[in-house]
Amino acid sequence: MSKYDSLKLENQLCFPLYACAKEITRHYRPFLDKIDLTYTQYIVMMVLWEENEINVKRLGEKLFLDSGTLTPLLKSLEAKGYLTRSRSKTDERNLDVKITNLGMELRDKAVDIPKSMGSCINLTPEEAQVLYKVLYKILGSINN
Amino acid sequence: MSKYDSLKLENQLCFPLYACAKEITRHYRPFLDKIDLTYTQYIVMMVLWEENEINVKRLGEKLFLDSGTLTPLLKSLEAKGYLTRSRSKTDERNLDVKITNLGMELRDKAVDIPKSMGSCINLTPEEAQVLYKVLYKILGSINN
DNA sequence: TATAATTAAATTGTATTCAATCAAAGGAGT
DNA sequence: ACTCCTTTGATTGAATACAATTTAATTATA
Repeated sequence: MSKYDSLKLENQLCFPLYACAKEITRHYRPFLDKIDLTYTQYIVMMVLWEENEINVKRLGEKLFLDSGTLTPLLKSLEAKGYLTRSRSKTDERNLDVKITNLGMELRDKAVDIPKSMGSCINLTPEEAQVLYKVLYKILGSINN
Repeated sequence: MSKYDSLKLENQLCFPLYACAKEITRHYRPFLDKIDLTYTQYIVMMVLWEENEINVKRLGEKLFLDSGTLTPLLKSLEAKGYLTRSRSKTDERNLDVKITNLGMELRDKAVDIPKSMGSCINLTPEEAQVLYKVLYKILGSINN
């Protein structure tokens, strides 16, 4: 019972969150290596598999990433042939990112990854649901 | 209902975990700037405030960080005068990290940070507890 | 219309992260 | 002592992250 108790690692929520995120993305690596993607590249491709086309600003809002992270990453995915980058016709400030056929084909190679990862994390459906809900509550409330 | 549903961002647990961890550590920054620490430096100091002395291997196990991250970070904290680094007398492979008086004094400046951060995240005590429990369950099960 | 303000990406700089490799130290068995 | 193996940090390299600044395009306003 000291005034420093709140500074103990075990009394913090932030630390297990930080450690968990790192450990899980680290466990993605062997699976993602097989399709030559990093985790960040993978979540960008997930957006494109759903949307086909999106500009950098909206992509950044979806993924909580800024242009400093996305610009080089998108160039690298463009170099791999998975997407194209072009200025919007209607507003040249915007950069449109479009998935290519090659990028679309990658989805078939990625489709088993979520299940493989799920088996690494042994949560009950209830635990998974509660975790999901609380995380999105935090994401919703922390934003400003 | 497509076979690609599992690849949707909204159906993933990993993504909100990743985004949440990033957003929260980003919100630590203004508070940590005041005491000239980064988040990673902060969690290292939290360990030292509790333990006074620890070697790099054990520190890495506690924080889920390896020497590639810790070595330059510890050198930087040493340069700030918050800790000392010295080879163990009994086993020269080990590097002992010891907190200094200056490092100990920093704790008083950090003591209000957890409360400030807590007010940024509006979770009920029950939600916080469930989150805590599930995160440590994941950390315990994913390790090998 | 000319200027100011805003917006979107790109760039720059600092600090992580982690895999892979290296070097030094210690230990086991001969 | 000598050799093999393991352990511990340090180093290197690639990829994030994000703050701060810059540049170009667009919009708002006098």
